[in-house]
Amino acid sequence: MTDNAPQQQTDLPSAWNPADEEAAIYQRWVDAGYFTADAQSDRPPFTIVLPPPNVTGSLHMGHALDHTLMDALTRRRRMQGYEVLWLPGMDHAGIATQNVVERELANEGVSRHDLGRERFVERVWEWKAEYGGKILDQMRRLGDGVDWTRERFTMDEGLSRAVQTMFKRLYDDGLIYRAERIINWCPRCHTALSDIEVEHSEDEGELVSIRYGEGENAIVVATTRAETMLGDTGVAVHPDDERYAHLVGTDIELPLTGRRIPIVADEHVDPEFGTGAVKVTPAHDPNDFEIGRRHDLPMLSIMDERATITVPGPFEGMDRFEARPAVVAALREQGRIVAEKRPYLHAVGHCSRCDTVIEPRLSLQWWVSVEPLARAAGDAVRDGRTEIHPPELAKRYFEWVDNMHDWTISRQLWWGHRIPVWYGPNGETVCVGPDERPPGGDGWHQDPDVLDTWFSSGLWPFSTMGWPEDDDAATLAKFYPTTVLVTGYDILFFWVARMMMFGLYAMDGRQPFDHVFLHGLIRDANGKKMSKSRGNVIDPIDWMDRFGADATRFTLARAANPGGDMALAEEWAAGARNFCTKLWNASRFAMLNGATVANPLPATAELSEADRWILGRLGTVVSEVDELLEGFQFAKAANLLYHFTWDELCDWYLELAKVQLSGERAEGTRAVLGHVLDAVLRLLHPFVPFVTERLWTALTGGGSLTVARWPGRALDEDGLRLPAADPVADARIGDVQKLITEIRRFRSDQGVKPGQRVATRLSGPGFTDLTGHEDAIRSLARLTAPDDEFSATASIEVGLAAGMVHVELDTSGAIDVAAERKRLQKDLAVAEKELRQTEGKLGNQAFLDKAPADVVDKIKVRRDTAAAEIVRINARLAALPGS
RNA sequence: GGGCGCAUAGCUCAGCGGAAGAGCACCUGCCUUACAAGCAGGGGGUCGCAGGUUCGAACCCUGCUGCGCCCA
Repeated sequence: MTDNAPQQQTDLPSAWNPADEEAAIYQRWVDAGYFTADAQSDRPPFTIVLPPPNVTGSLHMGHALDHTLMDALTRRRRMQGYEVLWLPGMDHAGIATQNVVERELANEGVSRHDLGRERFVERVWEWKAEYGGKILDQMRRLGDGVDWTRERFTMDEGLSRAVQTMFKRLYDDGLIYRAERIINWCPRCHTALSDIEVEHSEDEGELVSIRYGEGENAIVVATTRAETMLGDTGVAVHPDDERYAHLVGTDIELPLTGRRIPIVADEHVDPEFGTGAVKVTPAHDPNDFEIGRRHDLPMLSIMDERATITVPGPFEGMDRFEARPAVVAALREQGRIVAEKRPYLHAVGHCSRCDTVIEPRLSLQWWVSVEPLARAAGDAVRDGRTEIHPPELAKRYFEWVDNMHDWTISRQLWWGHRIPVWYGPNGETVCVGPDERPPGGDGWHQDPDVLDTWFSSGLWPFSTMGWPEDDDAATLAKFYPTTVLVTGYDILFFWVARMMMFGLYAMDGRQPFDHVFLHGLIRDANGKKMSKSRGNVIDPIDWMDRFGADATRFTLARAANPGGDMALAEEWAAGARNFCTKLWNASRFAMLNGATVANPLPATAELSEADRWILGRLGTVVSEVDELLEGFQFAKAANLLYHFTWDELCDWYLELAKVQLSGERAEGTRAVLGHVLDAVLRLLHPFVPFVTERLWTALTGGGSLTVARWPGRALDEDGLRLPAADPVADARIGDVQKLITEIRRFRSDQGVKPGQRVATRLSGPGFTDLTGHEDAIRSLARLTAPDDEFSATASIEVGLAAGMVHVELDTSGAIDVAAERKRLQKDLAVAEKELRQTEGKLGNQAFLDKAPADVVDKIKVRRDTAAAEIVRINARLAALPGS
């Protein structure tokens, strides 16, 4: 080793304490600029835009999963030599943020109206400066390798210009329009909501049947919202329904109001449901709205924005839930209640932000005409420009984009991007672009509403890169389209479809991402959805505190099968923590024993079979992990590494290495040990970046794993030169393992203490073949060589690929015959079952005729082996004392 | 009501045509100088039910039952 060579630091603490080191390691990465993307780079780009978390939010387990996967993807690509951009930021969450600040104001005894719009918006900015973006610090703890120099916020000036530009373009193209329609209204947030901001649940309500009219002309209608009858402007029946044919075209008196309303025939009425007649409230129900339109019925609004009844009379001023029983009581008094079903289970829409029951309401709103946009969004996936993983979920995507309703984008809020439309004194409507002066003068005013937050989030993949300005053209040119979007399948519709529509439209048909990877949802240990009301929420910060960021990440990665939900519990995290500890201790052992990465690996001929075996296995694992990660198979890749590290490297190679280190092969062993460990740390780095960074820099003296080369496929070459799998070494080490395991089993059955050395004579053709491994076998099975006094008290036989091995042991005492008989009988039962199964197959002529020859041969070998085992074991049993 | 998905060890899940697997939990013995956050050994499953296809089915097909999700 020359003076200039990187120095190994062997001063590792005896235990890994994540809390002591993670923050400093992260800061070093950021300071070194490893996460900063260079738009001028010659390297091929790899881009992910972070689904922007809500400015009011904090990191929950769903984010932790999402971020772990994105971090794993970007870290691996960075190591492979890509120019990686992972772009962070937040969205302004119109309703949620406004709610938070309004609550704060309420504590001070004022409303936003007291403050006025301008001052209120200032307050929101002040709130954001003070409390917003907590989640960004939590992302640092998790280790997210995002480019902080490019952090964005949807309300920033640049992104606001993007919003205005997009609005103007869509408006000019006739894809944005204003119309009076039924919308989902939240009476608490006082705003319109789009369909996807409404959550449906099966709620208990009531179904009340009301008789309209008298005698032969009476019609019974049923409703779950009795109070809406005040706004009825018709009754509808199916045109073919003979029960009501004579009434169609007549009118009927609407109880409590004295109004007369027509009876109309409409195809959309289901004659099978209830009485086959429905009340029609066009201003308060989307279906009724359509019926009303077809039959030209009046649209009578009966509630204000707080869902309080506005119809003059006894119900005026009542909340809708107060009015409901009041109206029923009044009807009952008139003897008009024919039936009541209570409780009655039915689907009720709730505001996704505050859970208030949605009130369908007729109102004037701005809309995006989604048909052409949605078609393009569907086509991009249909023709393969954007690939959805796992592919089964593409169906759901199509279902959504192919049946999308127009999108209500105006919100009756103050926090958000204000609609850039001005109205003139003579009914003029002017849409203003970002560099245009709005019309001034008397009577002109801007639309008071703001845009749906998703409108600005939909622009995220390119607005964050400078669109539509030119200054940042290099970023956009280099990093758009983004490579992959990672998100939960639950927001496929919310966000993915919106971005697809806007990206394709704004970027001349270029899709916002080449791949969409959808992961599952986080659940608790019993597979139940985590929710505050269930009280089963696990806080990722708590896990990071107690188990470390790496353990938290590894737990999530190990559970992340594509498209599948994942159950989590503390035990899982503890297991991942244990794995990190194992890795730490194994690395410490290697370094304390002089593992080296500076020297080249000895030539194959110089290596032991154990060396060749572990190197071959490493080569296989590297290519498998590479393949799995290429296909977003995070759980399989993480589990493969877990088992290779623990079961093969630690449980076997390290133990075999101990033997080699005290012999002639010490130098080569150090090189192999260092080499394998180096590669394992690199492979694990995307999942557990902190502990691997600490260990790898100590082992190699290198700068940072963040920018170390990936052991698998890299951009410039095929990756680390790893020996191919070595079948001879595999077979030999496999035999060594089997022999050791069998001896251990015998010892355990015989009650020999693990620490006790047992004098043993090894012989037989199988052993002759393993002579080079005698030291290893004696060491791992705790055996000593027989001396002159040797006198075997027990013996076993172990069948290996290389032949039978006779193991004679001096247990210095009587053997437990019962235990030995039990052991042999168990082996016998296994062999007999095997013989039955194989003979069954081989006795079937159809099997011999039709099964492939290699399968038949394999079965024959198994049959022969089993038959021989039975003979051997029976002989052993017969030879036991007392038989 | 329409559509999709899932039923494999006590729990959570892999496996998806040719010998039933993992993690955790469980039992036994061990502080064997990297590691008790560990080591060694072990027990545990007619792969939801009923048919069918096949030489061969946990795996493919049909039906049933039970759960879950999305949409209306």
